[in-house]
Amino acid sequence: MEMGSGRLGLPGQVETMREATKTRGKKRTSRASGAVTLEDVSARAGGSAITVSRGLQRPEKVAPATRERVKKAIAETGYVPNLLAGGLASRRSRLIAAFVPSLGNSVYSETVKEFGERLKEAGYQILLGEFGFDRDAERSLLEAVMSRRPDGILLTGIHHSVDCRRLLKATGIPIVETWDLTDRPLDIVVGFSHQRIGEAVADFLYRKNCRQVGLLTGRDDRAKTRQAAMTSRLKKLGMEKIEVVEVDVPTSFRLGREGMAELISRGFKEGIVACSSDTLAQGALAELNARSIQVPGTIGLMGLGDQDYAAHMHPALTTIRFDRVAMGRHAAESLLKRIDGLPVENPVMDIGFEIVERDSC
Amino acid sequence: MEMGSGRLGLPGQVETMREATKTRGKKRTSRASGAVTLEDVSARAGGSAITVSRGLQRPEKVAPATRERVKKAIAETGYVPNLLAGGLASRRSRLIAAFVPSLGNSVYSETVKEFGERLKEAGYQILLGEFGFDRDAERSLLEAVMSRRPDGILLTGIHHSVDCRRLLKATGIPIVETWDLTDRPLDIVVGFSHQRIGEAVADFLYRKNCRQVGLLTGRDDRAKTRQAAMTSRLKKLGMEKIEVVEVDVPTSFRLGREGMAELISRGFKEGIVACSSDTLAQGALAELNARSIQVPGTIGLMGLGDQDYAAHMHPALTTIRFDRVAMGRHAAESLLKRIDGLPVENPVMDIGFEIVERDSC
DNA sequence: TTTCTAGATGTTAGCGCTAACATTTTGCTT
DNA sequence: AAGCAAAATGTTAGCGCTAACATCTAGAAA
Repeated sequence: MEMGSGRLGLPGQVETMREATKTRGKKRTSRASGAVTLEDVSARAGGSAITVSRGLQRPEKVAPATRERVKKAIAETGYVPNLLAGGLASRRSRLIAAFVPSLGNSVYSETVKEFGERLKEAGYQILLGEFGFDRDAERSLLEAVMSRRPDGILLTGIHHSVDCRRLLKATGIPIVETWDLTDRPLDIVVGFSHQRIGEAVADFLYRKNCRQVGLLTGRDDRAKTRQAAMTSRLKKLGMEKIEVVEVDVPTSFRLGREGMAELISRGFKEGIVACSSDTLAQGALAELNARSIQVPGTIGLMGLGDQDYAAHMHPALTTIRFDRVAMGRHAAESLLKRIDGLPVENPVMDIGFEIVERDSC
Repeated sequence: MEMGSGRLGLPGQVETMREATKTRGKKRTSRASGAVTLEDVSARAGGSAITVSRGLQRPEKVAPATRERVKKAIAETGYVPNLLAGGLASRRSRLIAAFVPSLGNSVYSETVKEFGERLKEAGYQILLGEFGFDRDAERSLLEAVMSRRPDGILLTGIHHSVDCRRLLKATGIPIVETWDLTDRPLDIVVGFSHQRIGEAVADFLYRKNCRQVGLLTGRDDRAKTRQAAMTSRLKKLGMEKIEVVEVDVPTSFRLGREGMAELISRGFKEGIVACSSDTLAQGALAELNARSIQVPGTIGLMGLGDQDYAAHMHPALTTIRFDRVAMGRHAAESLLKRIDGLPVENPVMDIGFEIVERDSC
């Protein structure tokens, strides 16, 4: 019998079920949404609502035969659980909020994607928010998200407004911070050290013995940390000729191209330009190509992120790799442990990084 | 008095309020979450819960003085509404589900971003799902999303499994389909004609009088529509030398480079290669650069999407532009009208497209 | 003054689900 | 056959909010 299969139950289309329900349970009031409820399913399966609920949430608590009847009744009625009600009753929304600086920047989405997939397996859904580059919007976004009562939160970065820190700490919701490292995380942090990246880049450039160092960098907290570490290290090594061009975030191809032009207009002729993202490096390369400047012959290029295209560029891009997928995986695993009340062995996790030397410098 | 400011109210930190509550309303049971509720706020503001609710949802229904008291009490208690409860009671979740083929593909995120911003202004939040390229995952994702009882749905594309179509239609939830066009939308459609793009590209290539046509295309529905329209039109125009390379979706730089190599290995020497995305064209360009093949001199290139970098590539990419932001805006506006029960004057909206001729062919 | 009305506020009863406890059934032992 | 623990199922009472209706208040009109 194919009735209302796959529907949330529009009024008038589940009439026989409705009749059945009237004889048991309380009757429908004007406030009901008209959708198929647990009550409807249990009427059909011949049991009580809680049994159906258990059949769905903890099948092991229900006899196999009952489980089958419930499954059948659900399929026949086209029941789709109402997680607003379920979340309210159980105080578990099965929702995890994830904040990224910019959607559509694939560098962040890889981490979130992995994170989301892990959590999906555990029965959670991701509520995505754009967050991090605009301090002003954070508070209102955070409140909007908190009103959904997420069971956990993923943040990109460790720098948050005082306001947000307080709200976050007060809630007691498990939190993972990512993409950076700190001794004093809000809760858990999975990331890598931008300080050490800056130093490593300085050492790398020093070893390369390049004439001049260019830095094409975004104006965000993490880039600034790297910039400071790199310039200070370079100075310590005796390399003083550093030309810095800052661009807005999120970084883009266009900004990379314009930034490279700016660098050249400031007299940058020979050396290596370190870019704060692979996208920026891609744009910079276009500018160099347009000017017929040899890469890496005259000017070398370095990116950050080792995005999927970096290895395939011409010349292949030297860049810094960190395992964004592993970061997402660890973030998910730690958060799940915290949610389940299990101990998190390592609340500060460094996933490290490596310089991937290719052909661009 | 600064009490629990900005917190959802951890037990023991809102003690005075808790006491106040006990004397009115019902007392806390073991099931309560411990968070500040409307009850707590109303106790402090000196009114009933419904008044606070109204102060928040329909401020115009409340006297200005009361409004102020409510506002103050909310700030003092750090109340954050519970939309699980609110949504359950009002049967409005204030959640809009948006499905995109791939997160992190900026071509889709621009539309969704604009869509989300419009809806945020109207008090909605976006629940994002990855959807569209993997038919098998659609049903379960859709069910997971439906269980949050979204007030509206945005879909990318018009091709959905029979299963999903049925589920979607049955719910009666307002739906916008985007990125394509059809006479028979599920509800509302805002997009452009891939058929006509294919034809326009064919005409363009014919006018260019190129020796040979290459097609580097993703294996998705929309790309296939364009491909069919283009090849059929080209044949009608008497151009039979068409070399087609299909790649997986989502398209990428790497696939573009590999696809170009494949095209060349199949004997493609001179002509124009139309790519089914700007990303693919970028990768193709890298391959041509690596082989020192002149662009557009020997081989010309054409993209699709006019992404932000297209105009800044070297050579600047000839591509097809459609207003992705406008698409998002229209989608949001139409959906809001439908949600509010207002008439949608144009349920099938064509945002058009144009070929942007630059330097790459 | 009374009467009426609109506006402001309050009361009641759920929304659909699940925690917590209560009861019944089952399968086993003695 | 009785007794008992474990498994299965059921009952009750909310979760925190808002729709719908009820009541109250202030100010205008008669």
